[in-house]
Amino acid sequence: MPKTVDREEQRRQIGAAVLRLASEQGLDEVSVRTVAAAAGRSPGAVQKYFRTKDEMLAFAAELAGARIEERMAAVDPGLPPREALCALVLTTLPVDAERRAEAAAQLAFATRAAHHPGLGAIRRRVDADVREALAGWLADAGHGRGPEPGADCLALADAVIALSDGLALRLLYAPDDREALLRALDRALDALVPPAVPHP
Amino acid sequence: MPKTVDREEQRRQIGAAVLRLASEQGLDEVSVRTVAAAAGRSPGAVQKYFRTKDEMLAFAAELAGARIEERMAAVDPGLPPREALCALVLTTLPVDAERRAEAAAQLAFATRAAHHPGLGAIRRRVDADVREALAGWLADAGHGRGPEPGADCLALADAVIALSDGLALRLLYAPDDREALLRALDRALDALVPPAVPHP
DNA sequence: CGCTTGAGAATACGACCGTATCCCAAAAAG
DNA sequence: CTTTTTGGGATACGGTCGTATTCTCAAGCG
Repeated sequence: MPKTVDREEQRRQIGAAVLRLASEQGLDEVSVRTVAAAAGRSPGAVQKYFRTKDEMLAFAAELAGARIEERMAAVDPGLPPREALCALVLTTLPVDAERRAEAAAQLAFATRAAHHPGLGAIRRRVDADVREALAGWLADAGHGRGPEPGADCLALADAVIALSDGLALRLLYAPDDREALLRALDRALDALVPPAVPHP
Repeated sequence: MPKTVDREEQRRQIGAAVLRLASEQGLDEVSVRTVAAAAGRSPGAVQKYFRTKDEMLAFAAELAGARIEERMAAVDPGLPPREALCALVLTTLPVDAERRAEAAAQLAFATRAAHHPGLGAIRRRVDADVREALAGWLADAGHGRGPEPGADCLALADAVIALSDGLALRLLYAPDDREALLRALDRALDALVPPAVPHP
């Protein structure tokens, strides 16, 4: 038997290079050749791990989704709901260089997903997970109004996700509006998740 | 003198073809050749009106921005604030085929703007106009809390814009979530712009 | 009418794309 | 050591890209 390597680890390294490139220069600059260069490999080596470019992009999209879920799970569950929610959104917002890269990659894949069924399916699955986790978490914290608190928490979760995505989008092309947009986030969270829990 | 045509009208027609193509197939499928075909022209004819592809995209981005402002100005000013705001957001959301095209083009340009200074500048200018109009409108309607109602209205406007953009993004790759996302919009607007005005 | 000038089409060129194929080095099994 | 199998590099091919250049044709003015 010849030498063998950890194929999954190699795929992850190449996928990371895809995300790095997509975040720094946009998804348009992602080609098999540029990815290979970014990963310190030859174009042929990349082809050994991904038979087609689409397969490579799908893998990278899954990787990006996994990173989001990781970050969501990493927020301190001991924080008060309002602060925890704010921290949660902040971990996904491009407020510094590191998060900017992550958010830019997410946006690039989301945009392409609008015209690419495969990427769309991956995105929808990740979104469903995040949405459910967020809604359950809001329900536990006692938010959710009206006759159906469960349904209201789902609507609330969708609103928070949309708010976060919209803020991320604008931060990416208008980083100078950072302070104003963070104020807007605070203001919106105050309105959506009032500090005083209705039924303590 | 030889025959002459309305150059600006020609540019607008080609720009419209760019937006149509970007909305239906994504900005990646926009090339000088495909745009020419979509506009019923030869590639050479397109070159007469836009010396470079970047110039063409910038023009299309301006056109898309102008369409947004047109739609904003077209909402009935006689509606109650809450309903008017909802109608305003709904005109930008991809809830049907026509609006889907517009929203997809907007998203495509916004995404590219994250890595393209020229498109970013156009986007920021359009955003500033929309933001200011929305904030002034909220202030007139009596919303805006705290010691500085003007600043609060700006934050509110930013939040509504972000919410709208985030909903549009998700609607584009998850059209089946339409009902849930419209409920989330209603819920968020209820919280952000309470029906009962604090200081009548 | 003939000339000039702009509209528009056709073509050319170099670069990069995704993918398929072939070749070589190295390491485990015999 | 030889054989065999796999990782990885190199190369080739058809296609599309953006752009520059050149051509044809018709319309208006002297």
